[in-house]
Amino acid sequence: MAEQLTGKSASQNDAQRAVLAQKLKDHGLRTTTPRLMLAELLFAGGNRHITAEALFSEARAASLKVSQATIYNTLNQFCDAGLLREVQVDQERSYFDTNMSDHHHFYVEAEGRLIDIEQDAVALAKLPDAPDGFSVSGVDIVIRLEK
Amino acid sequence: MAEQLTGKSASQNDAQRAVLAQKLKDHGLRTTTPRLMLAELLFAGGNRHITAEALFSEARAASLKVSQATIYNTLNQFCDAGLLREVQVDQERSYFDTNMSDHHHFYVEAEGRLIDIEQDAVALAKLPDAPDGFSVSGVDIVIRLEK
DNA sequence: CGTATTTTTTGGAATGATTATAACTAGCAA
DNA sequence: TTGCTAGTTATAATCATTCCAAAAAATACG
Repeated sequence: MAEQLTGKSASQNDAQRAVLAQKLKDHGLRTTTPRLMLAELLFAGGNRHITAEALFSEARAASLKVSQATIYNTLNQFCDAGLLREVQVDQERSYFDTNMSDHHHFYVEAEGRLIDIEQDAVALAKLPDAPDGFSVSGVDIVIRLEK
Repeated sequence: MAEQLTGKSASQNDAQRAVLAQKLKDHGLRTTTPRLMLAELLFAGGNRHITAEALFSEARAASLKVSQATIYNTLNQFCDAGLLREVQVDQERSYFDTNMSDHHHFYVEAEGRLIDIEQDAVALAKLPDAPDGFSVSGVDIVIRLEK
């Protein structure tokens, strides 16, 4: 059934899973079935932005039986491990971004949709210095969009 | 007692309240005691960033008896009326900013503290165009700080 | 001025995302 | 395999925020 969903052969899936399993290991995470399947949903098809709820739906749609708790645990673990980052755009729910490169976002509030802005599409000619005693841990730019 | 807290005379308070009452009216809000008192806490001492919980504490500390529901209602009404803006920096809780000018923020996550960055301290040399069919409704820059 | 009408405020219940808990299960090293 | 540790699960708990229905305060009207 996984093949039917992704249009991939069994061996392609195996190869992909081996890659993902290695990715998990490289980031200090044991390879478990839920983690591997969720990694597949998250990382197999290019960069994406997803909420816990949406990932849970996808998992169920793919007949993967994981609890909500596992969805949350896994997303948090992946974040801690540096496989995901959380994007702060909406008070309601968290968005997780599989694109770990330095970049920014458009946010279509009406649709709850995030769109990547690659780093080189933005040029910051001037930024203030961090106040004394602090250092910059990140710069987030969100451009809000409406119709 | 309000005089003792603020170091202002009764007449100064009256004058200030009249200004705030007018401000509420100008933004289409009726002048009620809770709104006026909260406006005083919010707007009487320069720009500030505050959470609903913190405002509730301040209100109680100033022996103003308002319910939490009123705190939330008022903050939302003030936002809708253009007296406040909500700043998106933390999934946990909402921050409200009394500074309505175009500006950005430092965020000290460890302390839950926001610091204004005035507009002219940042220069965006290049910004991407909004995708087709959309227009930009806001640009938020958050610089995260750590020790 | 009172009285009717509309807004506000309120306490408490409800909601919804997320986290904690405690029992059960799966990875993995020996 | 065995035993130990880490991971998963269902469920309960938490916490910020919103909803609700009733009481109180503002404003409009006669």
